[in-house]
Amino acid sequence: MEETGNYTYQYWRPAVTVDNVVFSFDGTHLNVLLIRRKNEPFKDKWAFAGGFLDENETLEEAARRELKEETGLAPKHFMEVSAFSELDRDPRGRTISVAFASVVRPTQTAVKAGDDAADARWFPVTELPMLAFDHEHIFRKALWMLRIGFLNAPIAFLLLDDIFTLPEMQRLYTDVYGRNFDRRNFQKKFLSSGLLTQVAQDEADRKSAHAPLFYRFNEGGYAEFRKKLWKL
Amino acid sequence: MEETGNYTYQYWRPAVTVDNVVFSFDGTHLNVLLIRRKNEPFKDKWAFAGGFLDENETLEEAARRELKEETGLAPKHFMEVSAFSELDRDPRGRTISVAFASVVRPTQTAVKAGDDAADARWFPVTELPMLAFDHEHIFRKALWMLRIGFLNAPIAFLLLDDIFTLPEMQRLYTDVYGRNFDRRNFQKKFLSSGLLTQVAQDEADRKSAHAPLFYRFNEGGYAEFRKKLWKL
DNA sequence: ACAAAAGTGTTCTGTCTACACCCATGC
DNA sequence: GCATGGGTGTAGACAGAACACTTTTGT
Repeated sequence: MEETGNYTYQYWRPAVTVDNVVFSFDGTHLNVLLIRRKNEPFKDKWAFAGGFLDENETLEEAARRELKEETGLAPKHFMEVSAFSELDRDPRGRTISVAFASVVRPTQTAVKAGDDAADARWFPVTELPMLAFDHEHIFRKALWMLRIGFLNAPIAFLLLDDIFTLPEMQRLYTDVYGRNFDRRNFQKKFLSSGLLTQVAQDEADRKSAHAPLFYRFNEGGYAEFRKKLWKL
Repeated sequence: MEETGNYTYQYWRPAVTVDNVVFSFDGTHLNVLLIRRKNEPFKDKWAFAGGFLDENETLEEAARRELKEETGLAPKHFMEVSAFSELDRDPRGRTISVAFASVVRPTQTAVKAGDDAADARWFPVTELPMLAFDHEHIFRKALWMLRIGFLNAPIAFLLLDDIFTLPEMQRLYTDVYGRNFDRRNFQKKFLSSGLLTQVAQDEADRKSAHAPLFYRFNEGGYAEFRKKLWKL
């Protein structure tokens, strides 16, 4: 047990783990990354990538490390979801877990299972298999945090390619919020928001007059957009 | 170390604590509860009430227990704020803390310092003293969560008396959001929201035609109010 | 008497909602 | 040729912002 200066403590300690709920968007559906566990407990079951906190790292650093080890992914943006501490959540003994949500772009979704993961795959959020531990619960809270994240930061654009179409973006919102948006109103809202700049015709390989138009996220328009959200 | 069935683990473990950011409202200002620490480290400094997680309790249960022990308070509504895990946040050694925010009504703000607390007092959120550990950081995040809470649940009414006036409620919002609201627009918004029901004249001890009117929270009007908030 | 607090309505503007048709592509 | 997907505009309802005067109480 550590000792620093002249205080010491000697208390019971739980094991502490981190779990990663990684989201991606393939142009059609919102997906989440699961690994198949190589070891007991829940061997061969699907779960979020994660593992034990080490002595020399923060929780977020642990989440990044474990994710890299088990799937090769290194998302830029992490959000803390919540801590989970039900007494019986881990059959190995008392364990609390802190879950993180993160997002990767479509171009960076290649995964290779490693370490404790026998397999790693993307699943549409509407078609998740049975999950190990209380990961079902973690997932619901992570999706909730993703919604909050969409409101408070331009997270959506971290899930889209650099260049994207409005119908793509709308499908993303549909999956994230679990409801439909009127197409014309959705377009009007974002086109008038200053968040998007249209990509020049020759840069985009648009096929015809009725093929979707391409847009890019406009960092500059974001400050104003955010201000509008925080009316009462 | 625990053993269950036939798996065992043997990993390094951090100490785990909980911290309580308790909010109250005295009719004029939003306040937060601090204790003066009886022990090292940060002896005699102001800090949030908290302590070590025990083996037989969840994090929220630990937060409730510690708060009760140190201040006598037992708020009904708790929200998890975040986990804090910077390597050097506790001079005693590696400790991660999970912070909770909670709210008490004006009638239930009587505190009596106990256990590890030499003193316990309410401070206006705009006049906090220097805080121990990284509690300044915890406070900022807790206030942020309170704002989110105001949006997602009728938390505001858990900070007000059963019967309250609109100017009181507006002062609460002013402190929580750190900005002013137009008085007439504020009233219009909430009066038309269905969230409030006016208290009968004879129940309220209204002093004159220009004394404030009294209202009560109307649980029934809440579902609709919430629906409106979740348009895109 | 003066300052501080609270009741009260209207106008303007912007945003949200609902809704239908045409064109192009792929099957 | 049929279903799918995507571009495009308008009218009505609602919500937010700005804004001034009067009454009462306490100092």
